[in-house]
Amino acid sequence: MTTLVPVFAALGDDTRWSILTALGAGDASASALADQLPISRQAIAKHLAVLQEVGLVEPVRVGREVRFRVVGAQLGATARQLDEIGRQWDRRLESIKRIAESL
Amino acid sequence: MTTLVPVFAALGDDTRWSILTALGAGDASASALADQLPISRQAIAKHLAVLQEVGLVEPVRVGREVRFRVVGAQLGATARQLDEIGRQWDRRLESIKRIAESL
DNA sequence: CACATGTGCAACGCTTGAGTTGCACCCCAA
DNA sequence: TTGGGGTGCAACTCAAGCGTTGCACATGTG
Repeated sequence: MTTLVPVFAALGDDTRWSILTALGAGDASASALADQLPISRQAIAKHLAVLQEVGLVEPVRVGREVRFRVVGAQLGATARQLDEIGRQWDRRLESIKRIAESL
Repeated sequence: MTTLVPVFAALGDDTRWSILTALGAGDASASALADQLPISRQAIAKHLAVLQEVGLVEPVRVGREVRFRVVGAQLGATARQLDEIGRQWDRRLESIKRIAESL
């Protein structure tokens, strides 16, 4: 498993979400994304590197360009881990409640 | 619903996770947390403000101190939203597959 | 009341990250 | 083979975030 915190850090940026949603319309290269977004190609390339680092995005070579696709499974996996953590906290609250009720 | 991105930004920091896990042992004030963690009380107070801002933590006045408790439900809600987004991407891939197969 | 503990506010230094520009390289297509 | 679009690397600016220190204020407790 990829460590969780860097994934959240990657998801905690509006520009990266705009990149992810743009990629939702289909795989695209950094240059293609630069045409749709109001920032430079290099800025996008850096964001793609961050997203790739945490497994949210995957490079696909097509001819001389590098297109990127969203890895939906990684989103799901992260969601499950986060949900599990939430459940642990709920269980902890349950324990506290049981203790309180037994007084 | 609180907007999603700031929640991820809040969760994308190791120090804040150490605060959250410390709070897992029970509600605590910024001063109490400062005894367990290697950073100053004010730094912790800022982190708690960030966490409270996105609803991950809740203040509880106890006498003259302000203790904080983790809102597990917010973690669960965020997880569900993230999972839903992941499913949308999967569905999109499904659509692409169906198109490809119909050629 | 007086003291001490907990909190809040403000200013500062430092690091990190986002975004930019410029340039070099690679590789497909005409 | 040559030109142009795509990519990668490097250096720079600028803003934001983390953490610190110092001080003022409040509020229980002795």
